[in-house]
Amino acid sequence: MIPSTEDLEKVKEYISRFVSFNDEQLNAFLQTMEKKRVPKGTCLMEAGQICDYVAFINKGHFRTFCIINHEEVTYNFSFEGNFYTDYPSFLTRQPSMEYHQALVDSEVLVVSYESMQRIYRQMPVWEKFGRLIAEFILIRIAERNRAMLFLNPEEQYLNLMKSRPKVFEKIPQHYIASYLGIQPESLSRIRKRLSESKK
Amino acid sequence: MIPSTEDLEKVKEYISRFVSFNDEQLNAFLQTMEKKRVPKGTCLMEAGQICDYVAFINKGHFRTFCIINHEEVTYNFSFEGNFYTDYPSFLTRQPSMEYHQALVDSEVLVVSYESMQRIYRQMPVWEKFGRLIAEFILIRIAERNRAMLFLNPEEQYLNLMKSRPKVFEKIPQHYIASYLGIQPESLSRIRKRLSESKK
DNA sequence: CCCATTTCTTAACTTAGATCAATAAAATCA
DNA sequence: TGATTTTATTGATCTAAGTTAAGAAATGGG
Repeated sequence: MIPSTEDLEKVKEYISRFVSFNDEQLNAFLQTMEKKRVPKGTCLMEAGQICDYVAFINKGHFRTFCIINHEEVTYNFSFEGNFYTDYPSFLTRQPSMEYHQALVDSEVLVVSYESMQRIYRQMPVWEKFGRLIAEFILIRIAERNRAMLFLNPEEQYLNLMKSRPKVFEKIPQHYIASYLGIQPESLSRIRKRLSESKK
Repeated sequence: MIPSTEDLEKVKEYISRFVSFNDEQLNAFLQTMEKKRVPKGTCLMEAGQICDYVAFINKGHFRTFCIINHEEVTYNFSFEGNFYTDYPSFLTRQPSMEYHQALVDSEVLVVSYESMQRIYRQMPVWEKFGRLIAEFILIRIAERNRAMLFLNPEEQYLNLMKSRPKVFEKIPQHYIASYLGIQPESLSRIRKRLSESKK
């Protein structure tokens, strides 16, 4: 599908937080975008595939998970108005281990790997955008990394509430438990412990 | 100190794994580099400072750690022939939480934040290098992230032996324990358990 | 609105790692 | 070399999360 003008306006707003551009440059980028619907519960990508897109979430939100010993482990959540991809797979062209599942009826605007590389070659401004986005995401991943190494599950839970309150508005609790690396029962107990110690 | 020709040759070799460049471009980059000695046990940077360098390790190896409740938690190890920095601090210009400690007498070639930004503006090839390096590091951090979420300490230990054997050649065991997020006593028990189950 | 399904909570028991303490082994250096 | 410090191991006990199982609460579709 072809994205609407409003759709592209949201992308423009996002990009302009990172780089300045003229109309020609912007249009060259926006023209590469294709719109896809992702019904609730379905996956935009499944493990084993090579991730061939950077996706801007136009509507809805997603869960990234892997299956380890027949068990789903939630790796991340992505919300409306943000880009996401499986960076390692997208960059290395190796099969992904991830599933990108829509948690509600969603829409994304995708840019293919080929389009991305082409536009890097054509216009230096997008090369810069690519660097800044990679750096931006790197910082977020590094923060997560620290949280996992430095905090116990209870502290991680409190930290997540502070740093990403949106997660608690939209995501079922057992997925949050999985994201924290614990069982749903344990999260339930942590919540009980915290609510009792508050009294 | 001014780096020697041999020193810069090592840097050139590293960079050429990522981008192609001519002599003018290369020299513009290499001229920004300053050489520093870092005696064993001392820190190139301490928590609270803004990380103002990307460092190429010319000789020796380093440990990155943070202090959480008066306790050192080892975050990473960096070896000869690689670049390292505290990316979040370097990029955001916020104070770092990290210490970069030389584990043996070491030497680094550093590029300052200012030099880096200047050279990004001057030559698109370095913008591309910046993107590729950020992407490369992002992939490594994402892998670490997955390991921490998907593997228990024993599995992480085995994974680390496979993926970074160099760590076991050069790094004391209690630092490795800290890197795995466990106490030295626990690592000792894991090793015992593994050696017994092998018999 | 009701029924089926999903999600969350609670309880009893197990287990891996933390903690505290002591000692052994290895490395460092005068 | 011998003494001191650093690093690694082992044991006993404690604790938080895992596991299994059951039931309660919330959600969603017909």
